[in-house]
Amino acid sequence: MRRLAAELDTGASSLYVYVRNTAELHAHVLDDLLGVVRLPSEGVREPWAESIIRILGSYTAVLLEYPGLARSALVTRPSGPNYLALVDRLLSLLRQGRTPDAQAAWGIDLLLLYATSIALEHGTRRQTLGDNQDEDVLATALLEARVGNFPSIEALGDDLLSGTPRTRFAWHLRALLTGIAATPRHRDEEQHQAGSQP
Amino acid sequence: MRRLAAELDTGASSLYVYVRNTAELHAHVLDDLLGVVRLPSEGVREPWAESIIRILGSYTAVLLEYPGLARSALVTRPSGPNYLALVDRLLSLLRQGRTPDAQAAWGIDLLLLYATSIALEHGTRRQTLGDNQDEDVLATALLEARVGNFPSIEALGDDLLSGTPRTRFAWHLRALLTGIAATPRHRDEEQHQAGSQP
DNA sequence: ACCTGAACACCGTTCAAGT
DNA sequence: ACCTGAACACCGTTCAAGT
Repeated sequence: MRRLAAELDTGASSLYVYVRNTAELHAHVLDDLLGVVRLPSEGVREPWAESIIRILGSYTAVLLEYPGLARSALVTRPSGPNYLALVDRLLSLLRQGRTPDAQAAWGIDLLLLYATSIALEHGTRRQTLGDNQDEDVLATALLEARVGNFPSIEALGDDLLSGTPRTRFAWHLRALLTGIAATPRHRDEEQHQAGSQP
Repeated sequence: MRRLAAELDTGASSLYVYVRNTAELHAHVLDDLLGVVRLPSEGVREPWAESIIRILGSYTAVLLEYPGLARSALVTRPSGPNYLALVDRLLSLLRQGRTPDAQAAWGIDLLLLYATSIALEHGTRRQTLGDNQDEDVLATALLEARVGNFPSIEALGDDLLSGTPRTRFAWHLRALLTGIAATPRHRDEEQHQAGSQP
């Protein structure tokens, strides 16, 4: 707020005429930025799953530059036109892939939550750390775990640290899509509005 | 920092003798709290997938009460003994379910990222909002979207808002487990250390 | 070695006062 | 209606000074 106000050569308090709080400001900015997430590949003939991965990759790329927005998006789901267009496009791609509607509806949540979280994770990490020794901490912890009481960690070994963030991201999304498509809902999950208690 | 220091009847600066910064403090507190996440169901004979869901449910419940810790856990992966024990237990359950090692290794990431994010999302939502009108905002946005240019959202309708957080959580985890078990890695994903660029 | 107080450099939000 | 300044109530972190 204060930084934006300074940029606008005014006091922070003036902004509260246009916006109720920081969350609302973030929502507006984010929806604006999402205009860049180009939905189509209209002309391109690629498998629907590839389109989803491409779109979510681009969504993640936007949030990666503004971890603060990713944080807001995680807590308060955006609801601007560009966000809705994104959701709509993803839903249509899932349906195109013959994912049952009920699963597509809940699957969207999973996909966007994943993309947002990954952006928040890597974005703030980039923002704070010197980019390096963070991963090292976990790496050494895992190494030490190998001489410890953690047989499965020991057994998996380097698999746990393998891959680049990019390849991990792609595999994660493919796993999500597979799971969404293949996991039917139970009878007792069908009903009602979502409440507030998780 | 300041609050903890006050609780300890000292100045905030004194804490920096024991801890390098807030992140490090959070890591310690979290690992301590994770002692409560009872890993076993040792005696219980339940399917491995049920055990995983139960354990992650309990992990989420802990973080739900301290969204600040969830935030830290998302950005800086914990590496204390209790966290490692949790990871080890999850890995062993995945392997028990005959999930190939390479997939289990990357699947763990997905599972813990999901559990942490959901806790961060609902935890901070609970902490800030009056718990109610938040969901309403999205709900009305979706309603309005129905008379708009979002055919897939329109088609899905109430499916998008159906279910309780609990049933959604359970379905999400089952979808994750299905996806992890059923999604092989590509040949070009196998190699190397994880870098820092996503 | 450990602790302290004070200071630095920030936040978001409110509110009485101005135009 | 819109803007302003000042204030309130916070943060995390550093650092010279004490014991």
